[in-house]
Amino acid sequence: MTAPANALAPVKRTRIQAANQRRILAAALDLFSRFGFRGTTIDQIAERAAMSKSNLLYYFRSKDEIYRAVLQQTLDDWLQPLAALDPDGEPLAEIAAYIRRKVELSRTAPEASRLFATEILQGAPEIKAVLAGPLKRLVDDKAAIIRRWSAEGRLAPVDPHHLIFAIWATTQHYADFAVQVQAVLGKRRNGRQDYAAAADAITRLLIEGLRPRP
Amino acid sequence: MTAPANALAPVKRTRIQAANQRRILAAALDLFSRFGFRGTTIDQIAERAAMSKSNLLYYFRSKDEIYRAVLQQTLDDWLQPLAALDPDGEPLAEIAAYIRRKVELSRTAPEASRLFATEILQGAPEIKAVLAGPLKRLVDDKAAIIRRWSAEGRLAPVDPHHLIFAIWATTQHYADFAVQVQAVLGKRRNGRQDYAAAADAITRLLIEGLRPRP
Amino acid sequence: MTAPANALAPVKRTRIQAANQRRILAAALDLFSRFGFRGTTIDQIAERAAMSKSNLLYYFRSKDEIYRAVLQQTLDDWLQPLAALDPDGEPLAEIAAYIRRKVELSRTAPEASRLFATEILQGAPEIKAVLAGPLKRLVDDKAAIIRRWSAEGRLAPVDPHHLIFAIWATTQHYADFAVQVQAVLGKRRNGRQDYAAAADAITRLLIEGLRPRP
Amino acid sequence: MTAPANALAPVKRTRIQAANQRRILAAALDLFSRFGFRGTTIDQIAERAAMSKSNLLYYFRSKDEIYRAVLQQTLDDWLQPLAALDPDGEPLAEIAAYIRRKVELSRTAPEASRLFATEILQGAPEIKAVLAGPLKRLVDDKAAIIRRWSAEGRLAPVDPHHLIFAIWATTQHYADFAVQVQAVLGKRRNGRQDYAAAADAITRLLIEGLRPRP
DNA sequence: TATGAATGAGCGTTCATTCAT
DNA sequence: GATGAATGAACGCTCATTCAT
Repeated sequence: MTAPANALAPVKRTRIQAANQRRILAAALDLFSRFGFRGTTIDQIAERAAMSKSNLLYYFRSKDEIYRAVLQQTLDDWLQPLAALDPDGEPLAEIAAYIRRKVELSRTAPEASRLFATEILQGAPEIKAVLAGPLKRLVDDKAAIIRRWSAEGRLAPVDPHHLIFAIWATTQHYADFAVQVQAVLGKRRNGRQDYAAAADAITRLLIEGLRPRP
Repeated sequence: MTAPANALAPVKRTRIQAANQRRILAAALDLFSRFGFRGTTIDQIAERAAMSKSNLLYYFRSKDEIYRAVLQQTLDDWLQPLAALDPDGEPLAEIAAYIRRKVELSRTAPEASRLFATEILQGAPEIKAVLAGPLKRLVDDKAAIIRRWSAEGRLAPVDPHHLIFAIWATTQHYADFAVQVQAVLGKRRNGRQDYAAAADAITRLLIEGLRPRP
Repeated sequence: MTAPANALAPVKRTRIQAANQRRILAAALDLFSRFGFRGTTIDQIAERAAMSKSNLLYYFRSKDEIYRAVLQQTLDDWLQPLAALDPDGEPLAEIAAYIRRKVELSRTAPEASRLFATEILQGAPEIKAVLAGPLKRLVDDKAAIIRRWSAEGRLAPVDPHHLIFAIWATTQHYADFAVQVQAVLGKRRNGRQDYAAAADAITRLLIEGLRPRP
Repeated sequence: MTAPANALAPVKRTRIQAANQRRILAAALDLFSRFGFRGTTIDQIAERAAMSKSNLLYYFRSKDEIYRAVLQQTLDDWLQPLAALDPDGEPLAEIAAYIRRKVELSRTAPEASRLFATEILQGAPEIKAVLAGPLKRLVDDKAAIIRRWSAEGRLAPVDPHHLIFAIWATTQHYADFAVQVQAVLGKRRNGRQDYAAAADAITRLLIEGLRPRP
């Protein structure tokens, strides 16, 4: 056996291999994010990636391996908006920009959001370590910044962790619960301006509670 | 068919039937809310309800029927907090109370929250009609109240639908994404005071953005 | 256990018992003749007999027992037409009358015909003994009569067994293969005159081959 | 689905596929013809075809698909004898030859006969369309020929449809009701000469009724 | 690289039957 | 006499995975 598969660090040898892996992961992301792990079959992924099931299993030894690879691949996108929070920026502007980035991500990459939502809802069996490790460190890091901003009087006093949770929740809501949002708003699908309105509303709601008081 | 099963209108005839149906629905809620419809097997439900699979299927004719019964049974709890928003109350106090009720529900009935979260994440195949019907009507109704409050100058101008989404998102977050919250906060589990802190933070954040400005 | 069930010799104790047994057997005949043994469920029989499955199983201990009782009950009707062949009658008239009786039975009791057809097609697991015993004796008996008629010059020489088979086949065809007959004739269902035409055609076809030649 | 299965148009790609499909269909014909659709299990077919149930389902997606494939495959054999009736031949000789072909088929392919018998007995759920379509057209076609023969005085006046039914019934009887024939004749099994005797008797019986009269 | 062939475990469901009342 | 409750075996089918080429 000389299979190339090592999903968590996908060594892309040839052009074909790289392309196939990309197609598999794209198909898998789409399906896993819509139907969950159990609700998705290898056959479906293979069909959507336009290759035979056997060939797919040549690249990834198991369904689980595909799933982990998809999670891994999506993780960076998911963490980036928070990571970009600039400690040297203007607090309110920084937070507003963070909200904007998150809403934008919900619009352009809702599958990623749903993938993690599903994973976490089910107890995060695969990424609990990531949550307690890298994610916690990142959040703690940014929380310290926010706390400093409050201490400096540039931000109203606020529990930074709960603030971050609030931003996550409100922004990801438009990706994870899209069908509910659409149903309640009476729309077929949410367009670009709907997300703009959402970003606007969220920002206005949260920013007032953060504005430093005299 | 001699089976008594008719879950959506659970006419509980005998003691035994009532007890068994309750046990089944409790077990099913627990499992469906964690693993979703596809991720849960009848065997698991039966085992958790401490009865044979055959006996379970004597009470509910199919997995789908159990699922719908669980959804149905949970729906009222889920809608109640918003329904209780009093049009004659003091706006800010009403909204703060609504937030408190929702956080409380996340604490006491996280499975219900996760059940709907999972269902909606996967496209709400079973309750799309409820979302577009009863739920939309309820939300539209309450949105009108909020809009009136704004018009009367008792509340800052705000898009009422997005406000409701924000409240849903922030409060349900503590049920749906509990493991993430715990991981980031570095806790084993969230206690009563954690939820109190959450309610506090959410209220403070949102209420400022809603306070009528001179 | 004091169940009354003894299907092969159904002792009818009370009025209710007799009526229930009759209803069960009627329902079972209808269903077994249409869907076969495997294709019929106890639930269906019970529903059609308008009683609970449990109650049905109070009268007949098993599905098999019902089946045997139905066969037993139908057997006499099935054998009667041949038994009525009169050795002292006029040969051609006797045979014509036999054909008429069989066609009439196909019209009025097609279920019985189909029930035996199905049973025999599947190798007659339940009534092989009847075929090789009582039926064979009856046929041999009547065959001797026919053979005598031929010897006396009152009937063309003919193999009496094959003659009897031919009569069975042609007459029962209209019960057993009714849907095919209807499809080929382009009719929804066969009426009384269709059976009359069939009896006529069969008689004419066979009788000429039986008419004694000078 | 990567499966090759498409039984109704069995494109036999590889050697292995062709061989396996043949084995499956042979096993299925044997079992379906004896026990009907409901009375046959996939497990039985698989065992008789000497392969695992899973592998069988790799070639045919469902039990129904196997059944339809078997019917389809058998249909031509079943229709051929009548189709071969030559409008330009000598009427009595043609009909005698038709009888001979049908009896021969009952001898060499009794499973095919029983398969259709079972299917039709149970209401022809799968092939009703064939009966009302292709079969009806074929029969009507040949009936017209027979009617012409009668009109030309080369055949006694006879209802051609009922004549065809009579031939079907008498000849197929020896396949469909073989166990009864054997039981009544007191034989273990029917040999070649038994079928010859049957063909002889049937021909003699019917042909006299068809001989044109002066 | 890629595919076809094969398998075993498991899933949702049906159904005959048993048990208790 | 009659019913409700319960069960185990089996059935059709799905699906992840392995093997051979």
